[in-house]
Amino acid sequence: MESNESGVETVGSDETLFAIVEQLRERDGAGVTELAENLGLAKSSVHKHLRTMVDHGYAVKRDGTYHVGLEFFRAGEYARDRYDIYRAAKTPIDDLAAETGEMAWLIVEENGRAMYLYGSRGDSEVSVETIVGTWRLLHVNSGGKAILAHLPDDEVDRIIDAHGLPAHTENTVTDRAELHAELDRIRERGYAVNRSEDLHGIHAIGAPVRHDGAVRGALAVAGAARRLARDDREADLAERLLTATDDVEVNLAYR
Amino acid sequence: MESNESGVETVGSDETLFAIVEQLRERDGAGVTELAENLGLAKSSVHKHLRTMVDHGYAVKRDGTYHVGLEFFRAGEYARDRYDIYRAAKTPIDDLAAETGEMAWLIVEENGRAMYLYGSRGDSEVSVETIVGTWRLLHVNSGGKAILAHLPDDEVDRIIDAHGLPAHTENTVTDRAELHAELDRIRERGYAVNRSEDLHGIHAIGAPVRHDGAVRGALAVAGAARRLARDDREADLAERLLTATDDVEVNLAYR
DNA sequence: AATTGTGTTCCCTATGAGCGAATACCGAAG
DNA sequence: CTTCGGTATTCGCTCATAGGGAACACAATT
Repeated sequence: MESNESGVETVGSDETLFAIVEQLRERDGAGVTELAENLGLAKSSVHKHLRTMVDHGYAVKRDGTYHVGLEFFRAGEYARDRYDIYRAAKTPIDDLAAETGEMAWLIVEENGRAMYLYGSRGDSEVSVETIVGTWRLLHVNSGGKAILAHLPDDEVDRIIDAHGLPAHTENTVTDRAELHAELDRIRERGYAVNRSEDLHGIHAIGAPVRHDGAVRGALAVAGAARRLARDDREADLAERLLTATDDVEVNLAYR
Repeated sequence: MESNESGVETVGSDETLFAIVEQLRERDGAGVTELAENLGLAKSSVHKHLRTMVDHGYAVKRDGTYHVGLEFFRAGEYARDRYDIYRAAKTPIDDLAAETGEMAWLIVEENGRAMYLYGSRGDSEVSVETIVGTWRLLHVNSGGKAILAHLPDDEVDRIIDAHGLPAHTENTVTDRAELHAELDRIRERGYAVNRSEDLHGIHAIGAPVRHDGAVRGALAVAGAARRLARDDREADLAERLLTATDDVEVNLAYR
């Protein structure tokens, strides 16, 4: 009887499928034998899964090795485009990054985690592509905290129960009460601040995007800690960030 | 015994999973009952799949309905970024669209089908986002034909066997011999032409991108038939298109 | 309070997912 | 061109489990 960590039944074959995809990604393509060994499955089983995936475009066999297929890209584009905040935020984020020179991000929440849906580079050398499409825990992220601050209390607790408050640096908020206190402050102030709580040397400011009385996501500006730490810089960025979120909210309203 | 159309065994649960994803997309989110009815499955089965998907981020439950989850976006970004031609072609395509005013596309082949990996709007009103991430059959697409022209003959035949040569308009090449003849012409000429063979009123020119002696994809310029049909226009566009593919090949070489 | 629609849980049973072994393929080495 | 060592793929079997059905829980309407 296959079941997940919380003891509820799941579909084993689906888990296998996901594990294969994960492996294909980690190994940048792999063969049947390699996969079977690493997953502790029979080659025949792995093969059957792969064949099914290939049939549906979720995998490709390119010169001998299997790879993640572009059907994932199709589904992924759809999943992203479902968020009207994506369309609404694109231009404001590009503008924000251009005028501040810092990186600007769109963050949305799903199943208690944050994902970077879109980003703009500003003057930084970082390529946004490696970050867009990756998950973060909400409590280590300025945008994530901004979102948490505007979620119902019981949901916040459910999220903490599910994911915990693991430390990424010594600055990470790891205490539930402390986090709740900070969420209060964020609600008052209108934006959240992240001082190297996820990655050393990176500070960020995040503000929620709200529509129909619910948070739909957050915008964030991030950059080198030394630059952002200066008080006047923070105030200036916050100002511009909040203007940008206003723009997004307007775009959402007049979709 | 679950099996695909060609009689080879596949994993039934995977097929179910994919069918659920398809439904979620088509219906823009759906509930358990709705899905169960449409797929001819028990609610409990659908529910178990959905739970598994949610556990892994491949689905979300947002106010009562299930939706395609952003883990697909993560996997999709990865699948796209695997193609170094994507990085290599982005700027050339933007430039091509800017200087011609027509739509410019990057097309790659997977499992005998073409996918639009990237696009640039030019002066057109069409939003590229609805087209990026969608499949086309190779024979109805200028880029697809350019790719076919540089694939080994036996592979071309295998692709035709698998997908056929269905007509999309009265201009579509539906005859195998005729197609092979056209592929010869494309090889000589260096580029492929599509005269309303996929969609009425849309003409396009496509050229292959080659690297290490293999086709890695194709660039294409597409636009209103009336504009592109003029002889001098075609020659001019072809010239610029081929320059762009040269750029991409250079970018690939010096990755 | 009753009704009607959801989603979720429980438990059983037939089926097909996963297994292991046999086979086919495919280069590289002799 | 044959053999070998490594792949991928196919073939049947069998036991775990995917899927089914019914009971239950919950939420919204009336």
